[in-house]
Amino acid sequence: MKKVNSDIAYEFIREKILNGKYPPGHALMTEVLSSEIGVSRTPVREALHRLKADGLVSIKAHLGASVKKMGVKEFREMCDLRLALEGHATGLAALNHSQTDLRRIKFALEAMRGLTERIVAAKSEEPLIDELRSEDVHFHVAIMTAAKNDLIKSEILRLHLINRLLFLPSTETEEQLSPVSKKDSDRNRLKVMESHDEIYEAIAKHDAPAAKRAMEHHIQDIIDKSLRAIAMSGEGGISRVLTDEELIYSG
Amino acid sequence: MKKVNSDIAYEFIREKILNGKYPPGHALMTEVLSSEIGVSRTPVREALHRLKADGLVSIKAHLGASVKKMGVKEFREMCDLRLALEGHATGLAALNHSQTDLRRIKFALEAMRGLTERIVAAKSEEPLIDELRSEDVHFHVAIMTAAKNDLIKSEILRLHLINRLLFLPSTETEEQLSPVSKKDSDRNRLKVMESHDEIYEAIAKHDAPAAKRAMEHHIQDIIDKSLRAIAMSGEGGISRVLTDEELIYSG
DNA sequence: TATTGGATGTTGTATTCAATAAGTTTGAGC
DNA sequence: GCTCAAACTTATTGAATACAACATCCAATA
Repeated sequence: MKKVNSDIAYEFIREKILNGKYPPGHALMTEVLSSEIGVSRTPVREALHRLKADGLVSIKAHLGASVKKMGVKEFREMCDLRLALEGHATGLAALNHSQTDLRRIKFALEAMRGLTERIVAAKSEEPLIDELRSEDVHFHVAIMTAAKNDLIKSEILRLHLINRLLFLPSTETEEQLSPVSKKDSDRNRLKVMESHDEIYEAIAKHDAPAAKRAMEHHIQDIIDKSLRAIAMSGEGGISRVLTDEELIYSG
Repeated sequence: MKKVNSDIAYEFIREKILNGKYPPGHALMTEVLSSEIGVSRTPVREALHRLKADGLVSIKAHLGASVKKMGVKEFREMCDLRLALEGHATGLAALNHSQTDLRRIKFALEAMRGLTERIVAAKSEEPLIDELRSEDVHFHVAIMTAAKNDLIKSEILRLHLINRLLFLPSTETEEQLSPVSKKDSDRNRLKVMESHDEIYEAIAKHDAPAAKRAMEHHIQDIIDKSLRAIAMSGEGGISRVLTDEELIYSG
């Protein structure tokens, strides 16, 4: 599969958005981007429209494109959608998973357990958090894969990328200082592990309703936490809130 | 909101696809379309990419675009997704609906009841079927609106449009002859009315779990019917199957 | 001060050019 | 004479550039 210029532009811009180089609200002008990327405006335009379809960019005719800024209403709606989809997919995973799928889920689960224990035991949490987040992603993706429905899986992944817009590593000088104490974070981490255990057990037992319930509960926790963070951080238009490693799919 | 050429091209092509003028698999060449629509290739290209994002068109680099042809696997996945979304949305509708929402739902419900009775009583079903289908759409859309989640609503509407690709009025000479007897169709119509009543009652009572269950059951019926039709009609790649008025959102 | 007119910059569109894929012809080898 | 392959032809997409339309800003003027 040969990569065309529009793909290059797409990946370039997408990367910058997800890295926070282009923060929410940042204007995306075709001329600037085209000279920066090294292709003409045409493929850049195409890339921007694809990103709009992904929900990462908003475009208004004659007014140009900008990185999507999510409002509180939109955020709540997205959370709700995610709850429904991921819950359903987990139910499917309980029914459809293969032994390989199950092993992969278990592997991510145990990796997270090890990391969590080490983090809780350690004074500083810094170096292991990225790994933990990464394994968290693995865990959830493994479940979505086990559900054996590519359409739902891709839809969920799309939502998580949009979600990520809200919890970007800060580009500005101020480093993201965690507002919660390590003790609180640790308690949360242990709670996450419990939820994951519960989800895994239900899937392993082919208990679809239980798996679904457990996942819905888990995600509701995450959503509650996000909404609290947003409420504290900014009112009205959400621009950026503090990172938090148990907000999954952020690594 | 001024309409730009790319919008014109988008609506033009979309319309033709949904009408069956461009059947699944039909090649969509930019040159041809641009001369037919009266705009240059550039906005046509853009329109095709938007339609790809909608799921109505598939594009391969250097090979061009064509109207989406859905495989059986993809169709099953879509049904599953729809079940999850529409079920969830109906639960939300039970919780969030306003009195106006409820009135609108009731109105569509009663319109359908009247039409159904007249169709069952009549010898021929022809003239009223389109109206019935239209009211069916109204009923479901009214519920999605009552759910108060625009994101989920638009997602569901998108799925229904894709779904419609499978149940297009035939473009070819052979008119879509209903393979089921009127008696069978009538029985089905009455069953649909029962399901709708059940859904409405649950929403009116603010009983979210019951509403959700009822809607899931209803949609599962529709899916089963679709799959049977597909199984009878064609194997492997689904190109076109017979129309059926209780396949909602088709009018 | 409010408004209108132009200056400027950016998007949207058309057109031209380049690259790719498929189809066709030509020709060498058997 | 037939087959297969390679080169050429053609059709169509992808990209670049040139041009037109629109929105915004600023200044001049009533």
